[in-house]
Amino acid sequence: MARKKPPELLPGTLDLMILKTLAVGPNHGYGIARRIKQTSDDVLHVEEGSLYPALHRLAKRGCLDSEWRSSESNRRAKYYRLTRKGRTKLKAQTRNWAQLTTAIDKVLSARTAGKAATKGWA
Amino acid sequence: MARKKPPELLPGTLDLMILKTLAVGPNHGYGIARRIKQTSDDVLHVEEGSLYPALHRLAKRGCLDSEWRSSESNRRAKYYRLTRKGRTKLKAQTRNWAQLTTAIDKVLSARTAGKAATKGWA
DNA sequence: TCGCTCCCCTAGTTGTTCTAGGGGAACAGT
DNA sequence: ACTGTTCCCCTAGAACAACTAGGGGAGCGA
Repeated sequence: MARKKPPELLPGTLDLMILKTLAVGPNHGYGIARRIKQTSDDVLHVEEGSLYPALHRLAKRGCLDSEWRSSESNRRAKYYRLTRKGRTKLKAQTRNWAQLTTAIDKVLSARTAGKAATKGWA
Repeated sequence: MARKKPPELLPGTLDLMILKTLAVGPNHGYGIARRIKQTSDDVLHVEEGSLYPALHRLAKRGCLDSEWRSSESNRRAKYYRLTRKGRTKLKAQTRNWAQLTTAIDKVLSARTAGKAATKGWA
């Protein structure tokens, strides 16, 4: 039996996670992924194949600055930092997230029909 | 000034919205879209170009049954209904949604550095 | 008859995420 | 000195969901 594991990231939320993580302070890619994993209690797993393209996208759009530095464990690392635009985007995305989840939760909390109601075509 | 409107749907949640809406009772595509819009207080807008492919996907995977009937306004309509598999999937997706949003909210509620901390590369 | 609402559909584009690789350099252990 | 592990970067292509931009048809009210 092949069990399908659920996605470990909600599509469309990666940018928000990255921006928020960088709002805590500058960080490099690997560190961002680790931090997201940590603060989500090991629920969110960011694949490198998603992470780096996302970082490049955000940088290209002017939301991030980057600089090569040496990491705390003495390794070559590219540190990212929020720009003003990035901070603006973070705010917008955060608002949007709240709005959407509220809306979705409304739909999800609608009363469900009893079992009988789904048995026939009524 | 071209104002970019935020997405009116969170990617990856459409299936869940559809399944939940059908748990209330059988319905046709157009009606499903209308109901999602209603119960979300006009925040969620399901485009027909997203809706119908999604319905076909779900039906193909055995989550939905369908039947041509006449709608309440006397029009030809394809009614969909949850199958047992669909109900199972709804439960799983609902759980998954709760888990992911909880995780994301944890990340979002992490303490943010003051403005000074993002000014330099420290 | 005209316009509007209801209702269905799909081809092709776009965008994001993941898979599946590719590196290199530091460090700990043997 | 070598080996394995961790840390750190990257990309091409596949997969897939959502949207754009169309295409219908049929009922209904004016």
